[in-house]
Amino acid sequence: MDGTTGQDGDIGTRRRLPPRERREQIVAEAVRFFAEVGLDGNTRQLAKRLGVTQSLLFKYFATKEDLLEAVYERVYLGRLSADWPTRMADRSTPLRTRLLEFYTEYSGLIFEHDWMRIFMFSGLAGAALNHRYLEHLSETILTPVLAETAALATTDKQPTMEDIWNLHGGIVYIGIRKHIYGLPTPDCPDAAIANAIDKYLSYFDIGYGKDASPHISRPDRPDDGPPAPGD
Amino acid sequence: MDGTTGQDGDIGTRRRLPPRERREQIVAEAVRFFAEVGLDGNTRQLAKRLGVTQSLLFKYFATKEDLLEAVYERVYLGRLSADWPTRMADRSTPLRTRLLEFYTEYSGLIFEHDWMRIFMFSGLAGAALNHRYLEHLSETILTPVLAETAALATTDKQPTMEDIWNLHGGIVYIGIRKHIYGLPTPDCPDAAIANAIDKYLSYFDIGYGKDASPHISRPDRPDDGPPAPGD
DNA sequence: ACTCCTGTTGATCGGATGATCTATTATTTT
DNA sequence: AAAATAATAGATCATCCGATCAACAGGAGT
Repeated sequence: MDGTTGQDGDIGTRRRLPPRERREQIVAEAVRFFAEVGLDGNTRQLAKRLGVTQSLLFKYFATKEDLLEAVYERVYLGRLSADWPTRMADRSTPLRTRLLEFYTEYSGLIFEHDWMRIFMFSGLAGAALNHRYLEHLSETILTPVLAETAALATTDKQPTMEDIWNLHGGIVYIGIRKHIYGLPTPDCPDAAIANAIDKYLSYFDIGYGKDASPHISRPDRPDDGPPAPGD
Repeated sequence: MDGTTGQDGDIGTRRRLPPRERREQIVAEAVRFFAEVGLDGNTRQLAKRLGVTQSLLFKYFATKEDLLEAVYERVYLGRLSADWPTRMADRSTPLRTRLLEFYTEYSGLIFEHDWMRIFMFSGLAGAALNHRYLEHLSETILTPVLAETAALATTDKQPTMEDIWNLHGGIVYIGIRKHIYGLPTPDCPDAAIANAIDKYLSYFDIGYGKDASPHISRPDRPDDGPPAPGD
């Protein structure tokens, strides 16, 4: 009997799933969906993508707002590693290396289509989570960067928070160009990030010589070298 | 008889307007409205803000899409002055001054609530105008900046387009922080802009000495001075 | 095989939304 | 005063969208 399995055309998709899996599946697809069409995307279209009925969504999320909350949490959570603040304050490593490591890792996490777009959508919508995220980023990462820069900068040219935001914005803008505006960007942003950091450090006359780094003589980057104004 | 004038409570607002003025009024309010609530804002709410009936909107715009097109045009048009490309290429003025003048004027034009938000909304929506605008900006402004920088930079450290985007993004990010994310920013961004430009120029070892500027000895900025590495 | 449990469906409701239409009122123009 | 035109009021249409609910179906346990 070939008709007993109820082959409705959904080949390979099980009908009945354990609630945990189904919820997971819904959130995962919702992230992709809302990232593409915006937070005003309708539940019917999302259900169609999932291959389930629209009413099923409301078995797992009481309201669409609840679903969006789950999407926010999924997207925002784990985007900021807990050990970054301590690593950024670790003066046994050159500041350039610390910045390079942070922004390389960070860009690897956030230069991603779904995150970038949902972050922007929620920012425009004035979502509380967006605001909290940026404040958290500012307090736990950017403020340490300011402190570290101030400790190494020449006394006559002290950095302000605006300088840190400028460094940060210049790097983040790569992701905005790519995922929000759909403009072409380098396949790997690492070189551009390194340039941005070197530009930043050179402005405050911070090179390798000023950093106490006995165990790291040069960064393991074979391409264009770091600025060494005092060299 | 006190009811002959039909005083419905709309004191000071004329009912009947010449079509040109009415259309103008609708577009102006639509810009503010859609900038606030997003492009999915509904026509009834917009009509209420205007103090007119919803059906009147469709006397002036056949569809909501037409209205949005008018909003786009209003917002995008005139945001890029025609003389900037030539001024940016004018080598009788120091590059720092040229950049300073451009970004001061440009930020004065774009660091504005409605523009920033509609630009971002339309960018996320993949509007063709958004893409065209950025390509135009890139071709007429950023490419000249690259050329001017390359002409003055030391031969061993040549700028790439990514460096220009980094400069641009770092500055534009000020407006994004303020109007998209609702974060606090300096009342006047000029100092931050000047810093960003100086950081950029210092990275390529460009100061005043390298620029042929006989008629301008110092910029008329009383605050912190420019970088002069070769001074 | 039978029942029980529950994940899933399909139909549907109430409200919102873009867009249209008619009749009426107000204002400008001739 | 009369004609022309803006705008209103208001109903209405078709559709879409979030949310609800009764009924179905498919797998696990006894």
